[in-house]
Amino acid sequence: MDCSDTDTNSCDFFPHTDDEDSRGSCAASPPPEQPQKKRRRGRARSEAAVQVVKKNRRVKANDRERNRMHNLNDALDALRGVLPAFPDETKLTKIETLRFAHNYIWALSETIRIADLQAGKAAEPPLLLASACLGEAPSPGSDACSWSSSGSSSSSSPPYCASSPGSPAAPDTFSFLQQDALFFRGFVPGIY
DNA sequence: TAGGCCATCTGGTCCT
DNA sequence: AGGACCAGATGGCCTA
Repeated sequence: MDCSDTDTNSCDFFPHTDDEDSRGSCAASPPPEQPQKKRRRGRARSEAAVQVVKKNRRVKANDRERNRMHNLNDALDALRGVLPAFPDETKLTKIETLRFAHNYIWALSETIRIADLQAGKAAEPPLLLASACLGEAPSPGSDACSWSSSGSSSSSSPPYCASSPGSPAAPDTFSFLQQDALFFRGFVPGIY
């Protein structure tokens, strides 16, 4: 719409070269009708040139903005790659990715915190992420853990212990992390 | 078909 | 002046 009438070449497809300069130089050629009397650098030409410069700037800015958003999406993809994967699920949306990451980080930090607490005491069964999450809300002021219908199920054995690939180091924890991913994605309460 | 998600464009603002 | 960042607008695609 916006690019249909005036802007003909700044729409969807970009050859993606740095030829904005060439485009600019090309467009910077003097406007067609110029009384070739004397050297009257009148307003007409300068205004046309200004228009060309403005258009070039816009095209460049659009290109930068596109790149910026691509970088942002790349970072988001990298984040998706770090989060527990869902083999059969579709790609997380942007907002899901951010919320999931938020909850996931919280859960991991809780795991560490509780592990540290337990380190000083007798060794307990391996700490599971769900128990950490069931312990308290994922973030201050957030009711993200309200999904735990039975919030006090401290036994915290995973509802189903799939034979996940798991890591050789800590299979229990790892598989549970993956299952927790389902939880965390499921409730997605919103960060703020 | 409505609604959600996304990519892109665009103008404004802030910073270097 | 120019680039980065941001938010609003718009249109396309997909799914329930």
